[in-house]
Amino acid sequence: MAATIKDVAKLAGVAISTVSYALNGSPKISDETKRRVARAAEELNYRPSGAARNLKKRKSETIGLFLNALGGPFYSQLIEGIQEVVASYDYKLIVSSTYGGENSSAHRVLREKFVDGAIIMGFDIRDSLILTIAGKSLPIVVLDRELNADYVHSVRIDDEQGAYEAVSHLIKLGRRKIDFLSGPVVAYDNAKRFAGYRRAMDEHGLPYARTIKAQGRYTETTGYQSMKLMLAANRLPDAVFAANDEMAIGAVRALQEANLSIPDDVAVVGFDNIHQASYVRPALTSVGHSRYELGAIATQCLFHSPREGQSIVLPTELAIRQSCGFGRTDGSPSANA
Amino acid sequence: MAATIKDVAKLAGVAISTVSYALNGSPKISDETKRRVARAAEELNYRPSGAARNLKKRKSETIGLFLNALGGPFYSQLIEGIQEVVASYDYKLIVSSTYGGENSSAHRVLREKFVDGAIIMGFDIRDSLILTIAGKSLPIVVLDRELNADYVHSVRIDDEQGAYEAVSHLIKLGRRKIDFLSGPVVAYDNAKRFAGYRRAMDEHGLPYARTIKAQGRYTETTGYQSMKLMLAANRLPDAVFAANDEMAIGAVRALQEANLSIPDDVAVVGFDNIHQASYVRPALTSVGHSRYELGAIATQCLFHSPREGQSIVLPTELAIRQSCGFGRTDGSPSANA
DNA sequence: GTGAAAGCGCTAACAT
DNA sequence: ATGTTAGCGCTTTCAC
Repeated sequence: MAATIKDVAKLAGVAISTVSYALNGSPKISDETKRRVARAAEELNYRPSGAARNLKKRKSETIGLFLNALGGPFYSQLIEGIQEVVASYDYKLIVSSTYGGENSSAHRVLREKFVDGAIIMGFDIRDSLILTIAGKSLPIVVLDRELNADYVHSVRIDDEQGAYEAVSHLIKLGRRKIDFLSGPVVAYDNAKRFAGYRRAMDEHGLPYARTIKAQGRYTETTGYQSMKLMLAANRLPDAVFAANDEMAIGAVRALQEANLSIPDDVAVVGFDNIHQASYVRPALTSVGHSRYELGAIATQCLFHSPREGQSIVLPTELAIRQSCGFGRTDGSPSANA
Repeated sequence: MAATIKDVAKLAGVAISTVSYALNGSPKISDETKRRVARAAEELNYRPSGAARNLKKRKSETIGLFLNALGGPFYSQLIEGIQEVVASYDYKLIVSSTYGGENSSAHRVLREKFVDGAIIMGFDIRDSLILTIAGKSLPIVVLDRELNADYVHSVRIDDEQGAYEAVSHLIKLGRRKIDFLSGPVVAYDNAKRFAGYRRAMDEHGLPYARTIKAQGRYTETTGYQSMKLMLAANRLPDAVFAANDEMAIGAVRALQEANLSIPDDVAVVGFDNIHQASYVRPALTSVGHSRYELGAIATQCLFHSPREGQSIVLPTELAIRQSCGFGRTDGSPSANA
């Protein structure tokens, strides 16, 4: 049986409350008593119970981050941004996966009020759940959708505009048959990126498939597969705009296997500008944004937490690299001449 | 104020205990009552308090995974392996970062007994802490070190043997001046990989630096930097064995920038065989192992949890690709002829 | 089948 | 400066 505050009190010969005060550094307790208590706690290898503490204080001092897939290259900086702010408020951060639907760890952690605030990026957490659990003691920030309600904030990057600029750039370079390599159709950001793609295409009167045929899961493998599918269908575009970088990288691989040159035959542009984008060959043009900022700002929302949910949209910036070429006819960078 | 079980009881016109039984599906409660309780809970938007539940049941039904840096490419599969097993026991999984020393989220979560089991991979959690907190109600598995005690298990991959085989392979291919690109010297796995490297070098009477000069942090950037340093020191090896793939990829970049050919001028071998290794150019030879298995086995240890800590070592397998060449003098694969 | 009541390990108001 | 005490919101034993 692990030692409780009671055991410590008995061993130190003081009252339970004295132990509590002493261990929490209250100035009301004399140094002498504090030492005695500390020694007793040490001797018993006493660890306070977080559960009891949370129950009593009615808060957990914990922020939860809920993602569908942990471990992607995308999340590293996002988490850093969150971590930094969470730590500055002297809170803890736990991350949990939304994978597995209703019974996922994320759902359970969320439902059981284990956290005092939640940052959600993962479409398997439905809007309806978010709306029912959000409240004064559990503000929520969503990063991958637009959702407005009391204590529900939305912080996101400008997917639509970013996609628009990327595709416009391809068009400016002379590309005409531009395909969209879709991520999950249920994903809000994917829809927005598709919308930006459509706006650019429409503006220039270019034809495109209005509906998404093949959808990927934002992974390199599904990007590869979707591209293979396109190639097998004998529809060779002169450019591909992928819903994210991982899918773009998968597409590049499929194109290279088909002995197509990038960017000469097909230009490829991704989204997110992950670290990898700059060192794959050819280096990938991508719509960039600061994931650190995204995380940091989202977390600030949580602690600030006014009742009226805000909606913040962060800008994107196109990182132009070799994969989209520098003009239609010759694929060589002019600076290389 | 959020509704508690008391509010539900009052609204449903039953006793608190009845609500508890009803909501937890006890067969002792009539269907009629269950319906009434469910309706009341629904109406009040009642969410049970995890803290109260944990306090009463003296367990959290949660497993914690503690890593120093979330989001690396390495962790994705590891987490899947863990997640799968955790879910099969109907437990939750939370992930927390060990970054930040004593005040990191990981430390606090561990100290406050928020989890019923812990999987630790991150050298910022000291052995001494692990030894004091481990116990019957908190078994621990460490993945990145050898540590034996009651309720402390160690599951790891055979770093030493894997490194030995990788370096032996390089030697077999005719490489002689093989440098070790070190990760953090405090990391146990790094030390083991260095040891395997030394064993292979010693066995063939090859000279090498006995001490680690430059150390990286297992990141692409630090691999790049260390390699730059080596090159600046005018010490051109004919092969580099990197402590992990990310560092190897960084080294490749540095070598390519110096206009050196891989593998003709310098062969490069990494460790971990991350997904990326197979599609960087040149494809990276790497010591592979199953991270999914690692995670799954570690988690099984937690639930099995006999007092005597076990020590499990998983095998590695060298994935041979272009970056190490196929012989010393010609760099072309024989199969290509 | 349902209710009353004890108590999990803490914190904090209040008393001394 | 220290002790007493009343809960926090649940689960579970026991009584009816």
